[in-house]
Amino acid sequence: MQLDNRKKEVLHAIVDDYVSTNEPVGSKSLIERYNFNVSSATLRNDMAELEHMGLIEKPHTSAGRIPSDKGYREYVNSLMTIDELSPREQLEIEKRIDSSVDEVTDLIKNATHTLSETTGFVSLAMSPRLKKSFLKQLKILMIEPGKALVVMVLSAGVVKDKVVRIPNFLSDEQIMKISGAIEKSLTGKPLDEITLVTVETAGKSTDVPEPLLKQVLYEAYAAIKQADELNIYLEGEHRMLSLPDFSSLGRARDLLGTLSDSGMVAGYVNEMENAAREQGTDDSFMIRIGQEITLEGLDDCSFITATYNLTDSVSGNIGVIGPKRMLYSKVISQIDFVKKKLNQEMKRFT
Amino acid sequence: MQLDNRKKEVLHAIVDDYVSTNEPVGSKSLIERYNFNVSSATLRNDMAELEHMGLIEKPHTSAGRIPSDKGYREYVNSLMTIDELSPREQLEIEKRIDSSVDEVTDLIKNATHTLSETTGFVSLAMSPRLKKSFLKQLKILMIEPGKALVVMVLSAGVVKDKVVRIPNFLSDEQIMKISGAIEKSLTGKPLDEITLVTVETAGKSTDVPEPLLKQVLYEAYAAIKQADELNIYLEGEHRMLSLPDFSSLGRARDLLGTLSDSGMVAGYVNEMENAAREQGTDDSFMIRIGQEITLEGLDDCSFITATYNLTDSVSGNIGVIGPKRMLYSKVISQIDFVKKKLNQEMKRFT
DNA sequence: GTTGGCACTCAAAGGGATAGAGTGCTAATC
DNA sequence: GATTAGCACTCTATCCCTTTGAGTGCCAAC
Repeated sequence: MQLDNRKKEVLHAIVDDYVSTNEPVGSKSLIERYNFNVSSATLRNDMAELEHMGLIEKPHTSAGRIPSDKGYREYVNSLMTIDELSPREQLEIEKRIDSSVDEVTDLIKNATHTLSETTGFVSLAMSPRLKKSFLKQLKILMIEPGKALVVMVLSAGVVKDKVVRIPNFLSDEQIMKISGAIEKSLTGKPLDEITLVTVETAGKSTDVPEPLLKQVLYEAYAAIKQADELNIYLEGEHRMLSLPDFSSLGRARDLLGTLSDSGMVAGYVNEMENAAREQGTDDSFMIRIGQEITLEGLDDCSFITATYNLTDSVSGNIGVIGPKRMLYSKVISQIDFVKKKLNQEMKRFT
Repeated sequence: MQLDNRKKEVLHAIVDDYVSTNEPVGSKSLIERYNFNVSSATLRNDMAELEHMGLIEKPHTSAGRIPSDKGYREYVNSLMTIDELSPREQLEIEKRIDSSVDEVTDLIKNATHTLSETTGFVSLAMSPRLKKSFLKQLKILMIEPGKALVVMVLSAGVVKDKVVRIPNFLSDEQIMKISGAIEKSLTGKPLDEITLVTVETAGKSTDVPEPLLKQVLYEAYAAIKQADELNIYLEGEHRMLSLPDFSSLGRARDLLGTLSDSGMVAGYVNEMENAAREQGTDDSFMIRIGQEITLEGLDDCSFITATYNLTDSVSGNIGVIGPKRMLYSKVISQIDFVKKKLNQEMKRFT
């Protein structure tokens, strides 16, 4: 069955109305509030069909209709139009994005914060996926006997470091030799092509005794691997408590419980990203609605992310988790605008 | 008016009973559940007096009594006894404390996590107060023209770094000279004695041209100052939603809203710490109950922190925010035990 | 100082009754 | 065939009333 024009309008109106009032929408109020040149009985017929198609549903027999996940999906895919933010709204966001920070991480956190304040929902960002970036510098600094700091500068303008344990007897000079050898042979290599073997090979040119050397190389390798681990920044969880959608304590608890496990959320975003990439969806937004989200407790949420780019090959995600019942077009423009600003600011770092 | 023995027992019993049942406590149930060798009428008289003294109160005329903030305070100060954790509970905590981490920060986060899981409440820790620790190393690494990384190793075994902007024209060699000069003259100085003037004096011995030098020195100074900024780690906010004490969405919202501003909470903990230090209270725990806490939305909470020590002169706080209606003695032993483990583990870093 | 007794209070729980917004269906109309 | 008016029906939310029961304060007696 195809949606004729009026049915599309009806679905559109139902979503709009429900989003703004949080009340199930009846045929009568639809007539009152929107300009349909037909009677409520006609709309009732249309609504019965929309329900039959699974696009809307009734909380109970004698209530109005609310959009189903499928209904929101149809709305998002085919019905809504996305407007640009007003200059005023743009300004509001620009004011919040702090262009004075010196580290990419701070910039991302700042953008996440801005997004949460702007949308009033939970915002999140993934750290850039650094697998494709390459090593520009690697230094090992002796901190004290037995302890050293591995500092890495990556092509994407990101600096990472990690404290590692090293054999007690190594001299400052030996460490420098090893560090120099690794740097010399790995500079320019993408992180995902660096393996324990490549690091060990790089170290061979030094005259440091084998067992000592091996431990340092292993630690350096571990530090490099840690550098491309993904972080997630989540913000504004408490805002969900102000939404009528989560006025039931049980739902709110489940939701915040899930969000508190940031590793799990990060894993999920990663999965989404990979799935999208495989499908070659070159849509710039990933949108998951309600039950489409496989995280527990997010049945009443929608999950919208966009991709920011630090360099051509290094990117990450930024987005929002809000109630299904949200102003999709508005939220999408907000994310889009923040993303654009973020991309702009990121040019400073690369 | 002084509390005679029986009144003490009555207050003790009321607190215990209310904590475990979350129901206002009546004279009759008190008789039933505890071995008072008097009648309920006698207890009613005692309770009337306790109420007169402000130690307990009635939610409404015909209800039982609940402890007031003052009542909890009396309980905490004079009535309760603190038992050691059972070997089983100790083991549970020991299992969770990860002794393989290589950085103090990770250890603290880990302890915070453990504390939240153990108590079921919100846990928090402050990063160590590094003002009294001194500089052991300071290196400036050139990242690329115009950008450098300041790496500092502090006496407390903590490593800090910050990306800073530097003049584009500075050579690697010049940077090393400056870095060496600063390190040479500031090593061994406590952070709180390092000022912009001391840093500038340190830099004078180099032959780097004045204006360039000045910017680098300023950035180095800023990096050092940033190193002793306090961080706070908060965890388990969502757990509050499972407590009957916060079953009203409004309270839960206010609470989580306040906790989401971690800077504010950090400021408050700091204030508490300073106040305690001024008073010379050498009590190892700081306990604030209900309205004693000046943060908004925490009227129904108690705030308990202990002090951990990284070195003799470098310490921080770790503790819990839970409902007023908590098992104080248990929670205090839990915090105490985690703190002790933390102190033990910290020895590895110094 | 302690106790039994008693009148009183108040929140919480239960049980209709009512209102109102909404529905589906049918038969008439365009 | 699509649209509409009309109508019987449904179900929740709300209000109000009563009942219940745990608890209180106070008084007179022990």
